[in-house]
Amino acid sequence: MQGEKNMRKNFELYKNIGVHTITSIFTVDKGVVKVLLVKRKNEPFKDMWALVGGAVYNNELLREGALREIKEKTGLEGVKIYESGIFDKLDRSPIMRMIAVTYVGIVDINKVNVLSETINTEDASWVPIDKVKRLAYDHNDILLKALDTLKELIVSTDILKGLFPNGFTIPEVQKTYEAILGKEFDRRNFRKKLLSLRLITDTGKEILFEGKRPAKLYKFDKRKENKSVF
Amino acid sequence: MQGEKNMRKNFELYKNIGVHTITSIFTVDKGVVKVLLVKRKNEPFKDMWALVGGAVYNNELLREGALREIKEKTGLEGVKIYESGIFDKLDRSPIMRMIAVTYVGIVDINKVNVLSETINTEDASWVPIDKVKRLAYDHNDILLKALDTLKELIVSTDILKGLFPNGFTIPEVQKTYEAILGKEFDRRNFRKKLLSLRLITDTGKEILFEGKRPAKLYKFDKRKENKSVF
DNA sequence: ACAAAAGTGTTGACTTTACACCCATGG
DNA sequence: CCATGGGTGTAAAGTCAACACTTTTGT
Repeated sequence: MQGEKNMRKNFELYKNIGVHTITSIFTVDKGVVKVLLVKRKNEPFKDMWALVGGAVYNNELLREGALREIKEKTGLEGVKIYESGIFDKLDRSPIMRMIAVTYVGIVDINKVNVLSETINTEDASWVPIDKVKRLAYDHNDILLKALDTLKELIVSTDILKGLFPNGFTIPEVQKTYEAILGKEFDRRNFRKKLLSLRLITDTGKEILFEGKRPAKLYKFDKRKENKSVF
Repeated sequence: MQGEKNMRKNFELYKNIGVHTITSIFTVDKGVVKVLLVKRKNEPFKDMWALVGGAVYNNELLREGALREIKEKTGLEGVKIYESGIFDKLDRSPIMRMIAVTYVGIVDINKVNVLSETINTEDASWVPIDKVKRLAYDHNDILLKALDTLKELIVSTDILKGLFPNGFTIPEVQKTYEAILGKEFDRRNFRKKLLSLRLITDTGKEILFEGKRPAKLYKFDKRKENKSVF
């Protein structure tokens, strides 16, 4: 039948593309930006380090699939993820045409415990971004794009709230900005700018961060708005 | 065989997602932002208006697929397109799970000739964005997102060059900005800002745009940079 | 008492906004 | 000659950038 023949032709032309999600999960640890990598147990790219991800199920949203993969491969739950890009080169995967929808996540390393082995991975590690070697697939490209996305995200206060859920000191926030954006800020102007957003309040408490003198502890106001820091 | 069974299971779980591209092609015509819609000839959504798009071939990049669909359904070639988003709701298409990768394009309406009928479409029309009715699929949502993307894009001079390849007057550019961003600018300040970018030069020519007094015709300098207008 | 980081205020440079008048053309 | 939109300059306000000294704690 003509219709059936067309269907088959269409199937060959159109419907043989796999979709997976890849998430770059970042943390900032004492002024160093690190990304969470997992070591693959299976082919392809067996024994290589890779970003966290995997195929999307037919009946789940992309974001759901990304979160499920994160949980399966690292044990992390409740990571806040943001869309980063799409990778669609024809030869990305040696197995079949795969399109990657990529995400960026950021977590507080102190609040989080990563599984070192799962059904698909035999190790997991927080790697400083300037120490990342050759990764599986095109994950090095994905990571570069993710870093760009992270730079854009960090200037919106929304992601800051996720990074410092329990309060923060201003020098601590400044170090995070400097690490991610790769440039330094004047201490006085940074403080002024952050306070001028009127999104954070002094808790009255103090905490030791890096210096000898304790720093003031701030927290986000309840009412949430999404202002741009720079 | 266990392997084969797993493959089949995986196929059912994973590999039954279609990928298509949807492009919102905009123009600005005398201060009115319009989007190019086509009328569908076939099911699903037969006889409804829709954005331009269709399934991606297995062996082409997403961007290539988007440009091919644009050509097939409107006759337009060489449209400059920019990534806008991803739409992945499970019930987007009544036929099968489809993921849409969406693009934004912008063209000079005077330089362009749109086919009114093609193999898949029976009509095409530039519709002012506030006159757009119910579209096929989730194209209304895609269009809203595309307008957001357009607002972000318009402040980079890159897209400006595409819109005014053959020179422009400053009031004309200002009208375009006002139409897309939905707000007005002071005439003197707008001119000052645009000139301060040092990307455009006075051609010495004049042209009638809207006013009674002829406006100066400007063009982009050869050396191209990508500066932000606001 | 000193080293190390935290906290604070002022000034000048720059950018943005507000605003009023004259000019060239068509009718 | 008048109505319409185009072209120009200046001053005030606001934002950003540069910069030095004092405070608190640990050793």
